Amino acid sequence: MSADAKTTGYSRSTEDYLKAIYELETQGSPVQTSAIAEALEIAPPSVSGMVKRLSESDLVEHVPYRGVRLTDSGRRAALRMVRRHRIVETYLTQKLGYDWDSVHDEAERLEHAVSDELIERMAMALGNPQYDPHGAPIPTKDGAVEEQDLLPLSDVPVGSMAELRMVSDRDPDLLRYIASLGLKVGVAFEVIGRQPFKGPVTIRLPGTPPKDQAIGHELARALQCWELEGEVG
Amino acid sequence: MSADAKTTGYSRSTEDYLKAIYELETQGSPVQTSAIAEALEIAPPSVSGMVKRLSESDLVEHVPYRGVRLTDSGRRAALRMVRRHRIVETYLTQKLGYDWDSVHDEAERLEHAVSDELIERMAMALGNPQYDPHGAPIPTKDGAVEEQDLLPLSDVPVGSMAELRMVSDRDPDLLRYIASLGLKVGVAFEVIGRQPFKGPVTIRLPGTPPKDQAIGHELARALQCWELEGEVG
DNA sequence: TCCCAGATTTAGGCTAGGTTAATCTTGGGA
DNA sequence: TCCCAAGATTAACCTAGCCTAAATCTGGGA
Repeated sequence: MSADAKTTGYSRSTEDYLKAIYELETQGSPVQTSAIAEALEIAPPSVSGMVKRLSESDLVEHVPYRGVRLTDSGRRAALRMVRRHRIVETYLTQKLGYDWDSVHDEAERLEHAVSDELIERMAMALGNPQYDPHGAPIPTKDGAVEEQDLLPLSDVPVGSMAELRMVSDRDPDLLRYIASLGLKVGVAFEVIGRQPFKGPVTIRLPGTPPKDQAIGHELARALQCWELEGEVG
Repeated sequence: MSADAKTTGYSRSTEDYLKAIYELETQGSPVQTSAIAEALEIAPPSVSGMVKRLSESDLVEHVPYRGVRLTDSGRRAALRMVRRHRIVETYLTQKLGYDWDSVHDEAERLEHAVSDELIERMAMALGNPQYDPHGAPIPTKDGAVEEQDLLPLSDVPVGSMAELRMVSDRDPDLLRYIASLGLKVGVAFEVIGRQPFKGPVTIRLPGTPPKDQAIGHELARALQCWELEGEVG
């Protein structure tokens, strides 16, 4: 016997690996050992060891020296964690007054401790939301996630209107900064310029008067947007 | 480095031991190894091992072959866990529609995962309650617990009025059964009889018409009551 | 007082999950 | 084609917590 109180049947560590691999797969599959190591802040050999255990449990497929891919059951388990994380974040912001920049760490711990029942009760109390406070889609109970067709602000063509749809929840400072600009999920703006050589993007935020704001390239890459129909003169 | 995400600085297992020892101390101190082993469903030698670690961390004082006592810092940590547990139970019943018989296990996991901040937000949202759903007093943030002067129903004199004040949260079946009798914390009743040789206690519950109910000795010992002033003819 | 039953501790082992140091693989550039 | 740097794996080791079996302490009754 071992480890943690189980709410999914997997150890806390296993849950962390699966979620990390799931998230890394959206940026390319198979997922490399080093990518997992970096995401979880763990030494690469530790990842090799865990990957072996995960693949013995049929949660991932491992091709030595190449990387891992989630199996169906691995993906199911990962999506369960993602759902938990996003519902907890939404609950904390909507019902307990947390700011969007401070929910991540709390959710990171709670996602391992809550039961399915509690998650469904939270979801119910929230009216079964589709997106978390950072705009990320919440997987359904049976593991369906909406595919979003988003463009980083850094790639939105100059002259078009766009709406901020999603930001990573990982960096509180970044989130606080974005909020301080008046940017949050759902806000529309016009892209009025972009400097070459990874220069800043300039956007025009609505208001009276409208406010122009320069946004560094790094940050612009983190802001996932919808390009809106109908350009602006 | 090791183990669990920390919200108190102690491992999950350490938190469990401290809380168990705290609760056992209310029934007599020092607390024996075997009592801890039974409470945590762990083999006695494992407890010996952990007790050594706890006393090296100055959380308990251990007298070999005699038992352990919490130190001040051990008691502080234990009370923090008790506060967490009871606030979580209260929150789940009041805000998420849980029944009093189903909150224990959920709280048992969550108490290790919530931050102090979340607990204080929950307490705030509840209006800083003094008692949990089973009538147990909630320690304050700085570790003060109300001393309650209660009598098990099995010891309440025949002929007096009493009010149910507290029931252990551990046995869901017991809690469901009590509720099915119309008994919950705060309900007053008259003790109208008690059979010798660990026989049942009979109580008269208010209502129209009043309902008499026989309660087995074991159960009666688990129901902590206030004896009310003013006897009944 | 002595002895034994029951409680406790020690000894020895196991697993999960982490570490560092050393050894392989792999693929891209000369 | 060859070689080497980067990335992955293996080897060896550590700790927390658990286990069972064996040894040891303690206290109550004859």
